Amino acid sequence: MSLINRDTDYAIKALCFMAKQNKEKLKVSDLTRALKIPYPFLRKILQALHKHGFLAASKGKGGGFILARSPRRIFLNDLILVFQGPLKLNNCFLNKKICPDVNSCLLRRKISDIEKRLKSELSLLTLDSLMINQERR
Amino acid sequence: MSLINRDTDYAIKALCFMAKQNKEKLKVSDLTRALKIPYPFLRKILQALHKHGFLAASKGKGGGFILARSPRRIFLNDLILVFQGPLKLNNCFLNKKICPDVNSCLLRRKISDIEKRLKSELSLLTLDSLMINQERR
DNA sequence: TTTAAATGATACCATATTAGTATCATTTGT
DNA sequence: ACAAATGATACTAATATGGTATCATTTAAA
Repeated sequence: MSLINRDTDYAIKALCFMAKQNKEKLKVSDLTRALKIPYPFLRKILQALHKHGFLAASKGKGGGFILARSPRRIFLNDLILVFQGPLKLNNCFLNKKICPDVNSCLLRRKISDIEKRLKSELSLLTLDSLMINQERR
Repeated sequence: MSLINRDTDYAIKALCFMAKQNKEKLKVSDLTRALKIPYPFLRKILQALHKHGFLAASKGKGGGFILARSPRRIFLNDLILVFQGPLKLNNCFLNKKICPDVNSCLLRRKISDIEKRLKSELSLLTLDSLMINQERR
């Protein structure tokens, strides 16, 4: 099983590429050519990134997308949140029937701690850190 | 998204229940009654737990399942491995095309570290610790 | 020794999620 | 006016998950 799905993956790739183009507006077709991601799929993803404030968009002829934040302010866990929803260790096995008293539930607390640590670690992975890496390849 | 799926969830519940019955052999129908998990589904899960050494099984009339290990030696990450495969942060975005040199890849190392920490934290959650919790409810 | 009650193995079906496409509406520069 | 871009959204396809059915094998006991 994977923590990161295709949408998030493509979003990372696209954002990475855009960050490298320092401040230049890009249209979807520029990106598909470079990244080899299917046009309509990538478009959907960029629209979502726009909707959630990662990209600024301009419509009409000559329009396109551009990063709306510094790569240092784009965090992996935020991208995961957009495309995959909130990270949960489990939906069901800690439900009321097994564990009715949330506060006294040791296990629930442990699991929730693990979740928190995982999220905070994912939030240390910024778009910036991905780019540094790519420069070195 | 959830780290733990239904199979793993039911497996935990079943193992927990069995651990409470100290050393008593149980058949699937005993468990379905207690846990309200559909019979054929639970059966499939118990068979898998047997196959992977968590349970001992005896066939034929009067047969059934019994824990094959101490609850202290049953780890959450092992159960996840059985029912959901190896935990991976990502299958694709760190593939060869983006990151051809595995050793020099800073990001890959970071991600792999996060993975390792997550796994080691999950491995601290034993069946034992779940039961302690349940006693207190 | 037959039979019923149990698991072993495995193929199958149903539903949900993920991946990807298509299309019409709106905006905007020329 | 028109072409080129995104906005919104509905749709289809593929895969993963959740769950069922069934036949084979083993075993205790009548």
